[in-house]
Amino acid sequence: MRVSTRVEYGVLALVDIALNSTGAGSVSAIEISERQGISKKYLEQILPLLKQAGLIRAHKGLGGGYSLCCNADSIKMSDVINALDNSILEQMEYEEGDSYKELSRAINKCLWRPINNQMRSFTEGMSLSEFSQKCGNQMTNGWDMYII
Amino acid sequence: MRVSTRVEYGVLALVDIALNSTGAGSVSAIEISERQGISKKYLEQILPLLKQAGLIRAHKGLGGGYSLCCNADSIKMSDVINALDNSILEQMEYEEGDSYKELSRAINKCLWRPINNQMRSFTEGMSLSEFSQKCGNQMTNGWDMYII
DNA sequence: TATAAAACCTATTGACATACTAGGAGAATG
DNA sequence: CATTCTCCTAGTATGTCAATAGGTTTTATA
Repeated sequence: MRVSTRVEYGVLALVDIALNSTGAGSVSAIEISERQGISKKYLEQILPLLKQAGLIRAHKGLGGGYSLCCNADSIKMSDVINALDNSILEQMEYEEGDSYKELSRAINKCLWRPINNQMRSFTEGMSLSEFSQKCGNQMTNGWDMYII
Repeated sequence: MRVSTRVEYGVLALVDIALNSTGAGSVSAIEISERQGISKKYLEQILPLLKQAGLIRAHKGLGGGYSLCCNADSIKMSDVINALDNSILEQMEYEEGDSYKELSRAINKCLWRPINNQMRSFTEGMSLSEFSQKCGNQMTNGWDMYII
């Protein structure tokens, strides 16, 4: 599956915030930008999406930045993805009423819907805390030994 | 997940061919077009993709049309999807070498790769024959009683 | 052999989304 | 009051999608 940089950078930024916010400290956009090698100006467009979804809080002014809104345990990865792109976990629509769309609806039901359900249950079942911990472990333990 | 009409119509056309080809008979583009309510001209662009992937055979001339290339048992739904859009079941790439991409790679490993694996194993595990049979049942049995 | 019906090929177009870049306004801190 | 943040808006290049259109070639059949 191809994921837009908006989603990729958004998830990256949130995990960066989760991993790098010590206590009550906040993480600024430029910090993330430098740490992850992403354009700061582009990040400034993405982070508000996470804020709007109620996942992070913004602190203006000197020493400001972003911090998690709630406990990372109560944030589901599906919430993160939906905040950045509402089409990824969205159910495909099928036309109502047209009789010749019957087969189309059957295909939707037997193919796209199960795929969607799998994605949803996986991302709903994983919390941000669990996820960022996993990512942290991956980084310290190295990558290659885990490659398939 | 949002799927392009190219993929949607392509799967639809193939299942239509599988369900409506009686014996050695072939199904023409205009038949599919009328039965499923799709532009014939657009279909004419999509069907070659299935042909190129070795899933269907084309018969030119009067009385011609399309028929399955091989037994529907040996066609996997993943093959169908890949023929129409190679990005859907594709693994996301991660940059090699950049040290600051470490977290990005970890996210890829822990989030996108599992999602991809689920999609792949589901579509690889289902044959076209099994699938079109399921769709046929859906249509005869009606839809509403199965809706979630 | 003429004709009709079918696949095949190529070009074009409008709409939309993506992936940024850019410039500044407003708020909070010291 | 100056600095450093977030925030807002606009613009732009690129690419993909979803068709529409017009014609060419192949082939069965009358």
